[in-house]
Amino acid sequence: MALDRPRRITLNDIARACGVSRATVSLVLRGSPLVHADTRRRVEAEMQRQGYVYNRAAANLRQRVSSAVALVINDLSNPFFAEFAAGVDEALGAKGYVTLLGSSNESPARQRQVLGSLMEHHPAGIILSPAEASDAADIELAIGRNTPLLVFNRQLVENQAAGFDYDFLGLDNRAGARTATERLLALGHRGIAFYGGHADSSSCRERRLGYEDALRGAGIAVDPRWMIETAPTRIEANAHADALFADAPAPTAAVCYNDAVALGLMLGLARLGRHPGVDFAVTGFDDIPEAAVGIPPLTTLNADPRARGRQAAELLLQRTATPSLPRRSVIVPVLLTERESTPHAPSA
Amino acid sequence: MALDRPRRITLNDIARACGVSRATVSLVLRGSPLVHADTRRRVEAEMQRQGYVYNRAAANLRQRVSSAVALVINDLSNPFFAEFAAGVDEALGAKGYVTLLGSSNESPARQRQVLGSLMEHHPAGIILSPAEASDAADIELAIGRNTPLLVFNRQLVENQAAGFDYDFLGLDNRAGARTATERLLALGHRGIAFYGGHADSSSCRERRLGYEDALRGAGIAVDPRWMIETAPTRIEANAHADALFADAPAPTAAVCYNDAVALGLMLGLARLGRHPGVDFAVTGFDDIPEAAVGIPPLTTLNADPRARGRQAAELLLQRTATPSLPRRSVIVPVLLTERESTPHAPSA
DNA sequence: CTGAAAGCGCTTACAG
DNA sequence: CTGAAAGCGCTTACAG
Repeated sequence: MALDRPRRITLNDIARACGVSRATVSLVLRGSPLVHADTRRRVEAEMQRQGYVYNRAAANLRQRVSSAVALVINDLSNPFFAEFAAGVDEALGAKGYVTLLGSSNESPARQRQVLGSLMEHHPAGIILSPAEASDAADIELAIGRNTPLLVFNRQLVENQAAGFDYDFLGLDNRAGARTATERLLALGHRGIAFYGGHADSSSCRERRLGYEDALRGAGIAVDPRWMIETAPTRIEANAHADALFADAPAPTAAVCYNDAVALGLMLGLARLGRHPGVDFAVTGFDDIPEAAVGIPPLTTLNADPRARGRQAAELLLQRTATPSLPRRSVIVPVLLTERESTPHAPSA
Repeated sequence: MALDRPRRITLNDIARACGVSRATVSLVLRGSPLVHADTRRRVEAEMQRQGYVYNRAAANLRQRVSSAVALVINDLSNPFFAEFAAGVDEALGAKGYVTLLGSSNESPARQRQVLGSLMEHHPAGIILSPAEASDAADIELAIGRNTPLLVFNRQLVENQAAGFDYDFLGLDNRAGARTATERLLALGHRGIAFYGGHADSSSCRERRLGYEDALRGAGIAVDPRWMIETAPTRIEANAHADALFADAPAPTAAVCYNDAVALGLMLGLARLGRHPGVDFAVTGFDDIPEAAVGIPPLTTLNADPRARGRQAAELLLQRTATPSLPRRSVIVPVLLTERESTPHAPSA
């Protein structure tokens, strides 16, 4: 690892210089009222003078606590997750915790490795935004059962009914997609596709269910040819736009898996001579910053990822404080933000 | 902080169970050839059985080393910095280091506080992508002179000629902006604006210089009315597009401070009835993922932030290994990636 | 209000 | 090849 640098100033140095014991200095550090005001002042001045820096790792070792939380993110280049990470870090920092970052780049193998390495720092807990198709048993093997875990956004695949316990924070995908679809129905659309995402991911499955709920509620049959699968990225969504028009009656609207997909689809539509926001309606999911400044601005479901990050940190810290808490699954409602990408149906 | 959970398995537990000493187990852990193959096997099996997890913090304390590097980022919601962070984490992880994340949200006050808190974990080094207008003396106060520092992307403001030493990794802003401007000149443009960014940031200043270099090289006077300042965000850039057309002869091209600004400007141009890529040329800086799928795809300068992240980690680790290294300033060339946003000048 | 001693979980010489 | 002892920088009872 690293070579050692000039010897650090320790409690001993301060104690010796002030002619008091280490214990006294330690009490000063933690603001104990037991120590005399004069002594406190002398000690504090000496720390200042010598440039003393507290060694929290040593304190944690002695106290058998941890002031670190591990945060493992599947895809930092997606602003939704980057914002989430920023929110987690903000809330943890406010509570005196430090964030140990790890990124899996959507690879379960890398995720396992990253978790293993972070575990050696004995974090007080783990916040995991899992790679696609992460297996619960796999995660358990990496982190054991004694470190509190909060899973964000995607359900883990549970093959073995283990006693592996963790909290979950996710979005109300089903209700969100249903709301978006219902709005399109109210605007007169009858040909509505569900566009993008991997059908085997839990969030995509749930959003598709919400879409189907709404269609069925309006007495419209679900047409599997209008359920189009793509990787959940802008580029892939752009590339497959023509799949919407492969069959005779073309849809006039698409509920998209997420904003990245919706923005990509809008580009693809333009390429095909369609005009999203004029003769075609598109909705997204997430409300990333680009959604508001897209062409046209995108109607989408707001999940406020930064707030979700803060919430994830809260939930995890509650559990570290009370390990006996029953397992929780918090599903956050998402709100429809209407912008110009959803015109009335052409015929209406 | 956190409460303690069920007692952890330690080296002692393994040693006792195997009937060997702690030292022997420690040697096994670090793969020493001194220990007998049979003993090694027995010890390893026992660790597996008991679910032993190495406590790196304890080892680091004893060895007086650190296996953590602090990474402080000004703006995680900008994909350029998020990618940079991912690159740093990737390279540090590969070398056995863990990343301590902090985010300043462009606030120097928050940055100081975050640095102070991270210092208590005695990182082996710090990688700082500073908040705008960060003061070198301020940073020095927060981290002292014994922890290696690598500053990324923006120069620190140096008021006092301190002996405060740090490495720097940045982009060749001047040459990059010059290249972009020269390309526009070659395409026949004569009315070329410099659009966006805060003029008091070092990167903006340097990019403006490159723009001026190119104009002067072509015998064109720099018109201060065509140097337009905006916050470096998509939204602000969008909002101020009309500033380009406030005076009589309008430019036919704009060299933008960065991609976010360029993408925002293109939206603003569309709003004003202009057609970027047809009757107006726009260049960006950074080549964020959206640049390639913009409308039209954006000509820009590629800085490969993920690779810069890996490079930053390398540079920092070199310094932790050899503190006596002279101060380094690495300026990375950026390459022009030409796409459809830069048509010939209308008249040409 | 302050000090002497023990201990958190490791590693490091030093013997054998 | 293995063990006993000391120590990294803190905190925690326990005396006084």
